[in-house]
Amino acid sequence: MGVTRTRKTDFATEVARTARWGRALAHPARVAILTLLAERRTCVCGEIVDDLPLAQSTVSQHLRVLGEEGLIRGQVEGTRSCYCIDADRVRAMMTDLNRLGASLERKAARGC
Amino acid sequence: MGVTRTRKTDFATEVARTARWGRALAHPARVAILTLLAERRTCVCGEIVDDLPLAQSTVSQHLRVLGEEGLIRGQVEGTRSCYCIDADRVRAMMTDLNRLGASLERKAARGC
DNA sequence: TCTATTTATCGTATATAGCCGATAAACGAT
DNA sequence: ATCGTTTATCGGCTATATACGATAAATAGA
Repeated sequence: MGVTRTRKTDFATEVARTARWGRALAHPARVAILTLLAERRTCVCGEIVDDLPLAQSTVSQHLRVLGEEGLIRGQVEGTRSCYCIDADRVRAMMTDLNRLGASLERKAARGC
Repeated sequence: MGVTRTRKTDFATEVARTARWGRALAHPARVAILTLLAERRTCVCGEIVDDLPLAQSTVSQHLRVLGEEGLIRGQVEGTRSCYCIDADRVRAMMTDLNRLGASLERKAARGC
């Protein structure tokens, strides 16, 4: 309990969870997608593709990664897919990231 | 100005910068290192190695990644390297991440 | 029905990340 | 000077991520 098993490493679940948020944000295309969705509130896949310098299939992959972390939700509307941000998950992410940040700032040493 | 050129993609600098913070946090070992440094305020490399289920060389690589983003600083003390968190950079990171988070939460749609 | 449109997925190629052992470099201690 | 300790780096291997074109699946519209 409290640990996740990877191939050969154990890390606390909270640490692993934070790292997953990091991974979700670790590519500029994904950050750009989130930002675009925030600007337009909702977006059809094609609009995202038009906005990014990447192939449609590549954008689709990034959308899938964001969806796997729950940061966005998509729903099909006829022949198109409409995506939006899941505010609850974003809040959960920010809670985790801020918890990390707060503990790092609070305990930071002044020089080594 | 305002853009970063990668091999074949352009992204706004702010987006790229946020993604770099994401990358820094994208591996549990790196989050664990930061957390450990926060707990102990300062840490010799060997102590970090002892705390993680990874080889010394691997830990050293993760330390380098964190150092490249400026989140930690190291200084040699005789034959050892003492690391600590750079609070200013952590604050800068949190500012960027919170800016993203705030804009995502504010503009999130209720359903697509 | 047939066609055009849209998007997800598949296959595949390449690049990056992660991991380790071995080694080098720097230093302290004897 | 020699030896032991500590850490960074190198070389090489494997796994994952990223990218694209092609294709499949679903639907709208003629």
